[in-house]
Amino acid sequence: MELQLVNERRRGPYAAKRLTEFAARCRRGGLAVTPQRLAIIEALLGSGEHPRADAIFAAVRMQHPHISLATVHRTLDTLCDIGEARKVTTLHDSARYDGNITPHHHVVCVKCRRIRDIEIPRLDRLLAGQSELGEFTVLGSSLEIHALCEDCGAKRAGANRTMKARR
Amino acid sequence: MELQLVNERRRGPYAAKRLTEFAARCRRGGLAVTPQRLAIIEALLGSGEHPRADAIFAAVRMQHPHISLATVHRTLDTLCDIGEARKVTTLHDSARYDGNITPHHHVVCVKCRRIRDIEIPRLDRLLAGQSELGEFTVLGSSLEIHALCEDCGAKRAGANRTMKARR
DNA sequence: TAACCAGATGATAGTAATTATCATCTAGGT
DNA sequence: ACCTAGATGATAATTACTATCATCTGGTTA
Ligand SMILES: [Mn+2]
Ligand SMILES: [Mn+2]
Ligand SMILES: [Zn+2]
Ligand SMILES: [Zn+2]
Repeated sequence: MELQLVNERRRGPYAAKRLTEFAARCRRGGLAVTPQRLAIIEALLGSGEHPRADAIFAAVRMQHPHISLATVHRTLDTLCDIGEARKVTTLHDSARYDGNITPHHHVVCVKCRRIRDIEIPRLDRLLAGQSELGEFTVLGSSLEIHALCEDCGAKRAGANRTMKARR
Repeated sequence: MELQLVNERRRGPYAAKRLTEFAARCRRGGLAVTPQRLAIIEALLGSGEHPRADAIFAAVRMQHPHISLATVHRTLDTLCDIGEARKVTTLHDSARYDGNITPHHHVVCVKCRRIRDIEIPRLDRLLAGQSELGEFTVLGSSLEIHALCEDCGAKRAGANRTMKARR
């Protein structure tokens, strides 16, 4: 079996380990260890759902009734910045459309969000014939390669044309 | 070379062919062939940028100064429905976070948006060592497998718990 | 331990993308 | 030419998120 659903049982021990290291990692990142941050990372590590900010908010609220939704948004963002969490939906800020309906994949510049088509025949071969994945029925797939484009990568950070700044 | 940027030159002929077939495909999908739809698919096929709705709007406006932005949104959505376009940003509607920072990939139920972790060692091996891709500097990657989960796939369409309906 | 302050938080206003509503229009069939 | 289901344009509403700013606090220092 080449593609494999990750076993849910693994999460418990993994979360426990991450949690014990969390305070140290915060300080390493120059961040204060606040009760809110602890509660948020704990809720995130305790979920296998890849939750949205509002779900984390709901979970954390039970222990911290005064927490603000803005804090949850900010904290999740911060956790991603220091590498303690990851945003699954890299390009979530606005819809991007493609007129090319032949099967293909994409490189995305993480700074300016430029997207270009790529072909990976060996990947397509690898996935062809995979019609079941645990309890899921496979319909298709798409690989997103995160990268820096020429314009964004070559220059020193600072003077770059960043699309993220536009929000 | 295993990963390959798709040559821009290919787009011209591809777009031309798609455009000539468009009216027929619309009718097959039960859609009226309106000047707005023609202009929108033409703009989309003419772009290699994976544009956002507002970019298409700007392009189309030059020929159709009266077109509404809502029409552009609706039409792009419709084009995706009939398979004439594709939304690159499948999960763009809201940010989803992951506490699992070990490298892994995801299956996404296209109906209820459930996301589960998967491991594809052979894919990771395939991509390892690929640090350049044309003018892009590779940072990482993530495969998204589109699927139907047990709950959404087994049932007849209709009584399914769809998350998309929540918007 | 107390005093300090950079950075964190909560409350709330603002923004931007998308969707809903609805009166009017038109593609395509008769 | 006429009819009508469906498409469009104008605009209001929604939603996820970000900005602002007064207040608070973790963690360092004296
Ligand atoms: Mn593409
Ligand atoms: Mn994951
Ligand atoms: Zn770039
Ligand atoms: Zn589902």
